[in-house]
Amino acid sequence: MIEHSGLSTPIYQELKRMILTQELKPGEKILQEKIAEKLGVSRTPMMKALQLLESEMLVESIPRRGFYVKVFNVQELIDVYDCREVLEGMAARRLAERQDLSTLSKLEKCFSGFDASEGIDQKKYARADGDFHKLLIDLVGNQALNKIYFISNIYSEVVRKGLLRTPEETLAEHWAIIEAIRSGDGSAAEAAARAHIARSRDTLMTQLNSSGNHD
Amino acid sequence: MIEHSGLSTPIYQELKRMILTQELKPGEKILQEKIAEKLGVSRTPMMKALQLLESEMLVESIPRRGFYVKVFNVQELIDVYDCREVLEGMAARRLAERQDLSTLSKLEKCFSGFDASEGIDQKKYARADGDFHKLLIDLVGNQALNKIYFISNIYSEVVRKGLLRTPEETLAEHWAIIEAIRSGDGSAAEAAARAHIARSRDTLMTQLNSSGNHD
DNA sequence: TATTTGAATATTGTATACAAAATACTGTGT
DNA sequence: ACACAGTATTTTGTATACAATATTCAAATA
Repeated sequence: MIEHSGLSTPIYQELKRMILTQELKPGEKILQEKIAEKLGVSRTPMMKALQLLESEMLVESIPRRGFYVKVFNVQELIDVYDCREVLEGMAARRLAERQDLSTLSKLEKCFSGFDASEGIDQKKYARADGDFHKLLIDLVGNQALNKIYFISNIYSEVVRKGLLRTPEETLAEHWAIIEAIRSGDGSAAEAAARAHIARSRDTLMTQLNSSGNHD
Repeated sequence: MIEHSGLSTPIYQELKRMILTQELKPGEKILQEKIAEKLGVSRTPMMKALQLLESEMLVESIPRRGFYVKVFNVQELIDVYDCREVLEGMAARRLAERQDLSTLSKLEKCFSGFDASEGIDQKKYARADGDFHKLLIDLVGNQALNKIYFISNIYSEVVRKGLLRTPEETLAEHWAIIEAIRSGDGSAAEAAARAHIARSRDTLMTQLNSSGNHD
């Protein structure tokens, strides 16, 4: 039995974890009673959590039929990258215009432990990568931007499918974004952030086209 | 008593209407029992509707205290415009790349009834304006983009406060966006869309700064 | 054997019940 | 009159109950 100020929050977190780790598989129907029983709660807070997950595009609901773990196809992954490209571009621009030192130090800290000339631990780097992009958004302090950044949940899908570029390839791009922000040139910062995500998107497109993996 | 395949959908629509028309005023607490009784439903589907509205930033919930109609301050309005600028820019780019004739005709239809040399009906134009921007997003067919476009709900807030530019000022900009899309030049289309929204945002900033209206 | 029909079962959506927490009220003391 | 404590009322969050719909399974038919 989960204890908390509100039950739906921990239920939400647990369900999200189960989805991202594929304990609940894409396309799988979420049997409310079964999960609720496993977590020791009733369906009421469970539904609340499921609805929140639906608003974050991690599950889909079909009226009178139930909730299903969202399945992402190639086009949907690419569409999310299209949105991220311009949103993170805007974020980088705003941060560059601001010239805040603590912002810079926080962004730097994400990658200070990595050196392209040595080996880079994939798992650790993937986490740093995720943190960096999330931080870029958070630091702007734009509530609407934060709210809609849930679209990056799908990132884990990309990670799982091994569709990422290598750390050696992206580390320099990450530092280029940070340097552009430091320079105070908003347009340069936006361009750097956009170029980085556009390249990832293009990699995604070619990889999936060549492998013929269309779901 | 509302009848429908699911009760929460019409409840959601009715609540949204009440919020956008200020039948429920900004900052006002939403007394669940009272509204539920008025609509002839129980709190269960009502909560579902409220949660959906929360995910769309039209209401805010404070745990153990309830739901409140969201109050937008200047900075939040501007922040939404920041997001819209880049998102609609991206949308315009994609549409330009596509060169689809039916897309063009749909966009044109929004403003075909207006002539800057004659008088333009404010209400009618405001509706056409909203339709146009929504259409720009819809036509791209990007699910994530559609999902996050709820941020434009606060547009009505701007309308209510009379912070808009005149039709005479924006009609030409709207046609410029359409023409850029027709030309097939993605960068030009993106630039036109961004310039349009950036100008509206700047108008918003100066108006609110000068009037000293900071909430 | 494949298909259809219908009953049995399971699942959803809504209503109601109830405990815990927040709010409003009332009377007391200063 | 004002502040405060303690009680009553209201409101939320969760659990349970139940009707309506969807799904499953098995027997009957072609």
